Amino acid sequence: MEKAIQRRTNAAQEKRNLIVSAAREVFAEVGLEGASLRAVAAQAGYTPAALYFHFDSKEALYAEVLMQSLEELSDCVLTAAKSAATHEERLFAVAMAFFAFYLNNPRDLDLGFYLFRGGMKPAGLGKDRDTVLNRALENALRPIAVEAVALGATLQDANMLMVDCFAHATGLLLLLHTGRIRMFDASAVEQMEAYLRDKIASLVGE
Amino acid sequence: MEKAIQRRTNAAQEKRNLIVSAAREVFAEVGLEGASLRAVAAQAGYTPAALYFHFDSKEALYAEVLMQSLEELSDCVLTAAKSAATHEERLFAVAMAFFAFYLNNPRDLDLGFYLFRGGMKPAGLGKDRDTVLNRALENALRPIAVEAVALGATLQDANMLMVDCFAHATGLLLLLHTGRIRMFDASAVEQMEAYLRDKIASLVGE
Amino acid sequence: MEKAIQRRTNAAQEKRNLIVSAAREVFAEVGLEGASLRAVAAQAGYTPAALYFHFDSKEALYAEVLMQSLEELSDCVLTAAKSAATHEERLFAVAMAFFAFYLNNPRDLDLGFYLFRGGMKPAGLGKDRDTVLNRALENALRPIAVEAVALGATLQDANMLMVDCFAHATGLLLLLHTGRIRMFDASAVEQMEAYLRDKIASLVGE
Amino acid sequence: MEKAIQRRTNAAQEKRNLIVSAAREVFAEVGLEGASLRAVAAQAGYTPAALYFHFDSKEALYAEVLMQSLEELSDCVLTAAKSAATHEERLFAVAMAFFAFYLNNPRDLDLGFYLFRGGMKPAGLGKDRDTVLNRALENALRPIAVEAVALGATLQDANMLMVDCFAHATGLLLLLHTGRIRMFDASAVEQMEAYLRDKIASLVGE
DNA sequence: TATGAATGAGTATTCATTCAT
DNA sequence: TATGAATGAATACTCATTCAT
Repeated sequence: MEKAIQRRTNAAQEKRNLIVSAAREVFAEVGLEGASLRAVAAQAGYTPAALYFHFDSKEALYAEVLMQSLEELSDCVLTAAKSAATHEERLFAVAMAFFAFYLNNPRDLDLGFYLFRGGMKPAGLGKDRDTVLNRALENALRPIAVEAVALGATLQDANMLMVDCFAHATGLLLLLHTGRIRMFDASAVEQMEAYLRDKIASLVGE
Repeated sequence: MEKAIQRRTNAAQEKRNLIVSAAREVFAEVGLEGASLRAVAAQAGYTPAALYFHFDSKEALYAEVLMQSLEELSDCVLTAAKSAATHEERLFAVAMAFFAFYLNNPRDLDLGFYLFRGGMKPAGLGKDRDTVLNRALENALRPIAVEAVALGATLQDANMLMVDCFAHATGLLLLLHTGRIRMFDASAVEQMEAYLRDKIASLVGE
Repeated sequence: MEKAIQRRTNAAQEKRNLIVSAAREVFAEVGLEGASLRAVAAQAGYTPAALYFHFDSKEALYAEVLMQSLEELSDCVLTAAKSAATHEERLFAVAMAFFAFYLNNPRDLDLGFYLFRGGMKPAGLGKDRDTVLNRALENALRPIAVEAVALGATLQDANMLMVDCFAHATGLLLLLHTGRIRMFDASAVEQMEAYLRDKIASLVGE
Repeated sequence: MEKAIQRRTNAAQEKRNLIVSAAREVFAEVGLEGASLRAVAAQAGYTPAALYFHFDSKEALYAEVLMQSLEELSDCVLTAAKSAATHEERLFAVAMAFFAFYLNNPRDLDLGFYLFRGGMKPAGLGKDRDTVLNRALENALRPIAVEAVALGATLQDANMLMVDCFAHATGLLLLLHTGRIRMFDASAVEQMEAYLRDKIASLVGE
């Protein structure tokens, strides 16, 4: 009996995932603003109406897409943390993993900003979902602060470092995606790495 | 004859400006995505159709808005440059002026990213306009590099610094506007100032 | 065997009733036009699809709701008939009971008109059901004619009186529900009572 | 100059009328609830979007339809008033004109009740329009009261008579349109006439 | 008997744009 | 230079209904 329910639930979840994947593909192709429910439905092989069985609204679907994206991001970051030996290396690896994720998945960055901002109809996404998304984002970023503390930073400084990394990475990616960074003949990756090395150096301090 | 043309051109330019101003107001109120040609036209006291006499398309109008915004930004930066005595102070002032401009005009940042990215229908804005906008942006940022060079940086390092400042400011502003920065209990302005002081110190450095 | 069938039938009937009740509640809350099968199903604790096991279509369900409503109406009228001593009083009581029922259950009146009219998809409700509903309505109204005959009216006059009462009550209720009656500063109940007293007086009269 | 404006205004008004006529036709064919903007637009030879140039919303269009209907009704009633010599005849003629109008234009009655009730999205139609419609309806009904007063009724009685006539006519028409009146083998027109003769007799009365 | 999933047709409305005047 | 009128495509979303399970 339980098994039957479980099976059904799994099937439902699979279909949700299928739709979410379709949405990501559509986002990647036409961008967030250009993406319509119709397009997502078509990509998923569904009728627009069918999506409403799985998601309450367009925004709910988008939120789910973001949620999965954040989870993937978190995985990337955690994996990176494991692959490094020293705290210094770990801090570097972790921040670069964050950076690399959005380097490889540019539309996910758009999505995050779209959803985290006023793009949503009902004042954000409803508090519950907003809270959940916030937490997911925090999960992905916290390792940076953790490593900073391990390297001797105060909690406050660690927090500031985390924000700085977030901001810097985000800024570089934005420049990159909008084609602005070429303008200045600079490489985003190198620039990010240089930024991090600097930060770490001044943290560990000579 | 020339005068007549001149007069006509001036009148035309005034009307363009009027429309551009209306557009900025509308953007400030409802944001970029929420803004429609109709709304802009209404704000300017025109019929939607009338705008097409002054601008080829919605995107062309938006580009003009961005152009004016970049010119204003440039003015702010140049003014800041004049108000400081030493190169160190000037570098700081100039970068903070850039930051402050977008802090006070959040929608202008949106507009920039919208236009510099894929938001445009016909593959960007056409090369001409894109080039013009690029140059305007460069104008606003170059003072940063200029001061860095004056402080002894190589051309390449100065360029990187400029990009870094751009990226960092942009990143912080994005975090701020999307409400993410509160999440980490940090102040965008202080964070930007700290970032700059660090950079300048290591430039002038030991 | 018969018992088994009987039991099954009873259970089925109970469920039908449950759904019908749910439908009446929904109608009372959001009105006829605003009511959807989904809403009714939800109110009844069912899936929309489940209703199709109990009713052939939305219209069939509505017809059943109307049927129950008419039966209730009939009960009210008959009860009123019993509570009065003379034929005069009885005629008055019976007609006012009809009026009062729809005064207290406005949506039931809507439903009646909706179903009795072109609201139905397949040309009414099918003859059978239409006949059944007609008979139920007749049952509720006949006491008026019966009392009129008892007071000396010809069959034809009694019939006309019945129709008149029906029409007048209906008209007043419509005015009341649409808010038109306030416009004329009149009370629906008093107006109905006055109408009836007049009619009865002229029937018993000179 | 004024003439030009006038001409333009007239042209616009003609188109509005064309659309309103189309709407009435559609209503007559498929009823109020079944009528969609698309259908009205198609009937008028327009694109749905085009209607929005002439009317703010579907409801606004419907309100206009009702307005025109009420004006026509008013004309009918006033014409009838002129065609009769005595006050008695006039009262009769006026009330029957009201009745006859809706006898011949059944859908107009539907429309009235739809719009005067909660069928409208934004809480009625907005107070302004509601007031205007109310006044139009009053205009059409007032002659009944006027004649009653001329026949010696108090203001209050005249008002009640007016409401009674309205209600009775409305009730009979509803019965007629829903097919209920045949059920009782009665003629709506005769019934209305008889009702009026009674009322007038008791007004002039012994 | 009931459900979850899906459909297809339908809804009002908005948008950037065009064109005759 | 500007308008009024019109278009066609797009939007998210709802509905009654069906069907395999």
